[in-house]
Amino acid sequence: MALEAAASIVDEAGYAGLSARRIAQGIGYTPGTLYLVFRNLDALVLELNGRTLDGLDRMLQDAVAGSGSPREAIQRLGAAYIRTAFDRKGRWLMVFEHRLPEGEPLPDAYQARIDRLFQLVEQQLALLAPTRSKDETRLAARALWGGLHGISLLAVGEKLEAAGVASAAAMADCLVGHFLNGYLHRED
Amino acid sequence: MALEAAASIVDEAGYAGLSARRIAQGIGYTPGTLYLVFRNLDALVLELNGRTLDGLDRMLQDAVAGSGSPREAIQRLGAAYIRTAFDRKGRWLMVFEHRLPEGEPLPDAYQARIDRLFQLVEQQLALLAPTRSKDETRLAARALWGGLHGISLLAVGEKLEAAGVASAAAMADCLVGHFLNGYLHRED
DNA sequence: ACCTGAACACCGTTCAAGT
DNA sequence: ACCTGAACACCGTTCAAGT
Repeated sequence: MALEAAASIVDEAGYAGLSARRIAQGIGYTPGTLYLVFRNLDALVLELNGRTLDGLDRMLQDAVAGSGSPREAIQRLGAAYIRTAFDRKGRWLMVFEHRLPEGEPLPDAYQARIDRLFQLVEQQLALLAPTRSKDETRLAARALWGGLHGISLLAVGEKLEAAGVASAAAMADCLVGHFLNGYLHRED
Repeated sequence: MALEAAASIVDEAGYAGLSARRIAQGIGYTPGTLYLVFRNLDALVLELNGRTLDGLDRMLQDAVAGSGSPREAIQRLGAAYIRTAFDRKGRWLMVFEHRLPEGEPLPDAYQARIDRLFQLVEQQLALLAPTRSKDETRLAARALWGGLHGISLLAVGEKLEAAGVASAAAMADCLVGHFLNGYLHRED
C-alpha cells in the first residue's frame, strides 16, 4: 500500500522528504497511479495523519486504563503523549507540520480525532474536580493539553538545547504537577 | 531589500507561499541574484526568523517592564507572547515551521535568541520563588514557556475549534495562573 | 480496468556569459 | 562589479494513450 511506503519515507526523512514521486517509486509504480487512489498528496497525508492520531489515542487510552486516580491518569497521559511523540518523531511532527491550502478546512473525522484527545484530559479533570463548571473544565483541559503539546513539539523539534526524551518528560511532569496543584488548591 | 519582500510574501501567503522566484520578482531581480546576497534560501529565512525573534523579545521586554510583581510580569509575558504571535501569524509560524536540512545545527546567534526568551521567564520565576534551586527554576521556566508556546501554536494554527486570540489568551491565563499557584503553594 | 509517459507549471541552485 | 539567462535536477498534478 502507498500509505506504508509513505510512512517509511517520513520515518526516515521526515515530512520534508516526502514526495509523490518517492512514494510511487517505493511501491513500484508511476506517480500518476497515486492519483487514481488519492485525490492528491494532501489527502494521502491526511489519511496517514489520521492513523497517527488513532495510534496516539490508543496509547493514551491504555495510559488512562492503568491508572488509580485521576491525578495519576493525567500524569500518565502527559508521559504517554511525550513518549509516543518521541517514538515516531517523523510521523508525529507531520501531523502538525502539514498545512492544508488556505481555504480547505480539516475533514470532520480528523477534527473529531483531535477533539477526542482533548476529551481524555477533560474527563480526568472532571473526575479530579467535579464541582467545577463544564466551561472551566474545558478551558483547563485545553490549556493543560496545549501546554503538553508545546513541550513535546519544542523537545522533538530540538528547539531547546538538552532536549532528550528524559528532559521533555521532566518538563511535562513539572507542568502537570504544578498545574494540577494550582487547579485544585485554588482559593475563591 | 530582499528580506522585506520575503516578509510581505510570508504575511500574505505564509511560509508555504515563499519561494526564491517570488522574492526575486518582488524586488525586480532574477532568482540568481538572491544567491549573491544569501548563501541559500535557508539563510534568508534564518535571517528573517532572527528578526522576528528580536521583535518578540522587544515586546516581551516591554511587557515585563510595565509590571508590578513577578506574578503579574509572568502573566503579561504570556499575554504578550500570544498577542505577538497572532499579530504576525505568518512570520511567527515560520519560525517554527522552518526546518534546517538534517545535519545543520541552528546558528549560535539564533539559539541564543531563543534562550534569551526562556531567561525572561526564568528571571521572573526566580524573583517569585527565590528559595528554589537554579535547576528547579530552569525546569519550571522551560515547562511553563513550552506550555505557552503550545497553546499559541495550536491557536494560531487553528488546530482547535474556537481558536481566536481571545480564547488563546484565556487558555494562557489559565495555564499560567494555575501553574504559578501550584508552583508557589507546593508542600514538601 | 489499470497503468504509463509525457507534458505543464512550478521549485532551489549554479554558473557561464553579458554589460 | 553586478546581474541575467539558461540549465539541472527536482516538485505536484493531469490526462491522452497504451494494454
